[in-house]
Amino acid sequence: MDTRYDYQFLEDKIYEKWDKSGFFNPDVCVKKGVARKNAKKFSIVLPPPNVTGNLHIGHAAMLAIEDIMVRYARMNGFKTLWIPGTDHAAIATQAKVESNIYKKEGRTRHDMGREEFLKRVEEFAQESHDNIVRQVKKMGSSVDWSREAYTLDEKRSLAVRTAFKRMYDEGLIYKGARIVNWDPKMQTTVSDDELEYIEEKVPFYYLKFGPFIIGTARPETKFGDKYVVMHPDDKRYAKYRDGEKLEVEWINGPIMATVIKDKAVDMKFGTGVMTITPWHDATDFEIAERRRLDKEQVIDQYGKLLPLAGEFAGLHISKARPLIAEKFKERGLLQKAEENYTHNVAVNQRGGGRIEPQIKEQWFVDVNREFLLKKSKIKGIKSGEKTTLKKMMKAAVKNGQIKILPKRFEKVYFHWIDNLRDWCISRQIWYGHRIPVWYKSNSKTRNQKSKTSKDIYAGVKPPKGGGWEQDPDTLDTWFSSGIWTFSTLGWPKETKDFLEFHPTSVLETGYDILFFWVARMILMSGYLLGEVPFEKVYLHGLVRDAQGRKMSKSLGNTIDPLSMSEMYGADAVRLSLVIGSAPGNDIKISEDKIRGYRNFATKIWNASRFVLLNYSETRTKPKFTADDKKRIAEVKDLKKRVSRYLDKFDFNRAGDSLYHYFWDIFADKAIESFKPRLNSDNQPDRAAAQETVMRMLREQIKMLHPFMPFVTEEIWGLLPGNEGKLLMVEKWK
RNA sequence: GCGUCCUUAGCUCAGCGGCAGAGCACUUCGUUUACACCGAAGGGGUCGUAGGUUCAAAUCCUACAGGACGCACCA
Repeated sequence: MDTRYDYQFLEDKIYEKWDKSGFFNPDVCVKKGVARKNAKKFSIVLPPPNVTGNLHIGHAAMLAIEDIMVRYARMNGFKTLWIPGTDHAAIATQAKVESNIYKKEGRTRHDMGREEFLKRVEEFAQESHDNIVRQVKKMGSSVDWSREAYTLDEKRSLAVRTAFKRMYDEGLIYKGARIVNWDPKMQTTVSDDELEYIEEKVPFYYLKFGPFIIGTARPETKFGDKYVVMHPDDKRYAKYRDGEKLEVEWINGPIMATVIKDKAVDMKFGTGVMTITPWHDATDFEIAERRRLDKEQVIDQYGKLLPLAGEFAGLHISKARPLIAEKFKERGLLQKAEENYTHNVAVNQRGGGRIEPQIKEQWFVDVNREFLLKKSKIKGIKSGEKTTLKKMMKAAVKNGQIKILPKRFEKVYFHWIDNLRDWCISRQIWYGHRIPVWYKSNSKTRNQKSKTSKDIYAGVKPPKGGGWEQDPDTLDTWFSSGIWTFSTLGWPKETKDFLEFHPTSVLETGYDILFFWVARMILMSGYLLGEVPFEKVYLHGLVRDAQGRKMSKSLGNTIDPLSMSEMYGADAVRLSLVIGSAPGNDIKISEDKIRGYRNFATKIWNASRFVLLNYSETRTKPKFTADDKKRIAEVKDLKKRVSRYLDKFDFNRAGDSLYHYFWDIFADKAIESFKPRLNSDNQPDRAAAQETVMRMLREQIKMLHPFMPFVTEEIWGLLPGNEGKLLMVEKWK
């Protein structure tokens, strides 16, 4: 046994041994007798990393936590399944490849065409995938590679189309012209959750609109405004009646304006009066829908003004704004302008542009439509009962069927559902699941009101016969992620895996994707299966640097898990991400901390070495002393404590207890006190001392395994009687 | 506007009714055959502030201050 634990050399070899053994696969565990056939299942999906590049330290934290859960379950005899996979991440991947190609070759995706571009994306995705797989292995993750999945592979595609078709037939997916978040840069819609808000200071204008003064930060949208809205209870405007018509002087001459009284107006904001632009503002759109008002487009999809704007037509809004303000002033319609008005501008967080709300015909998931849930295993909703997606999502958590840890996120979840609007699922990008809807190409009417059922076909397979053309749009990436817990198990087929492992036991992920993903999984699983996708949700925090800053390339404070693992060993990296952090709280990490746990790995190695060096397999019957018994009892006690913590997902305290017992008690106190007896001439006493120390070590190595799988596996193989045995499937108890 | 979290040793954080804890850093000592990626000893805290509940509060409640964040609004 070497004096130093050589993780650089050993880790890959150990991983290969595990992988070859087949024990990552629960079927093999049953076949080889390490799990009973009728054992309870423990199943979990790996939140599939995006194929946009490399894994970061946050992924490492996720892998560490999940691997602890999985190894603990496996050692406890559960039929344990951890399914790995990657996510095509539609818009994020496409944006990355587009920018790479543009930087290197100066070409856009439109220059290359759909087919060639998609080929390039596939190549990139494949490369990222291979990288990710290497990194997942490096971290020691005991995932079942034989079941690996990709959100865009054949099987998952079938699942996506099936899901779409069922929801479409039920009326839960519809196509409609509604206001969406339009990204003029990437030329696609994005969902509400993909927005990011940037604070911006702009001038704020007060404009004369007939007898009213209206405030606006966006004069460029005002050309089509012909409704003036105020709160029905606003006494200042009591003399105007709802529906009253007034002629007012406006930017391009006199227009007929209509007074609208609506409670959506905030009396305290500005003058309490506003004009509305339903085509380019969500609130205005809602008022217009409610009151059946006209809607007019002012800005085109590239952010340029339409002919309605008169002489400004064709100008980009950013250039037009000051000119338009100037014209208002010239016409005597500008009452005043305030500088430095602060407001938030929505931006596409996936590297896109500034969002311009537009009315567009898109595909939506209707979260408020009633439907009949035929077979329900969701508590609080009976089979055959009518419900809505919203109600269903709420019920699953409210009734405790799904438990979120830490509990405070349940509140956040409910709050989000209360504010949930229909989910826009179509994207005008190329990389992703193409919407499984076809139109008759000879009918040019699909965007018109005259649409009939003959013109449109939705199905899992393309329609027979000629003349059909598929919808050019693709699905939001979260649509395929939403069915991940069961698409990975073979759904829509009722496979053995699906019947055995769904619902999954735990979903472990970062709190930042509670809405994106967790909520949508509950939605999809609820509707398609009448079941929850998982029993528990464990949310970890974001990994930050030692000063608590977010890690980013521009700050230069990123810590790469791979190079850290190479420098200090994967075991050290894992432990440093688990100890000293609580669920849902951000994790701070520094190289110092990792180094500290590398020292612990060395400590384990040396203590084990010492125990082995002093162990002789004598036949002498050991004569245990009271002290020996006390030590053994102590370790038993430790196991009870650690088990209790692990059952509660309290990895911090479990790991911390093990760390301190091993170092402070076992290495510093126990071994020291045993030293004289280990070489004593009194044979039975010597045997007792050796035996006691060995037992203490064995138990601790076992308990440490979920946390530090590599070093413990290596040591385990060196302990007497363990030749050829694998610690990963050793019994915990 | 609605809501959440954080404030504990120099730094990073656990603890969440019952004696103030850890890692790193710091000080002193130690070349004892497991380990200097080590050992022994040690210094360092009004647990953000002010009230309250309680036999007992870092822990529960209220208010305030500072910081981070989520959602909504942003005419």
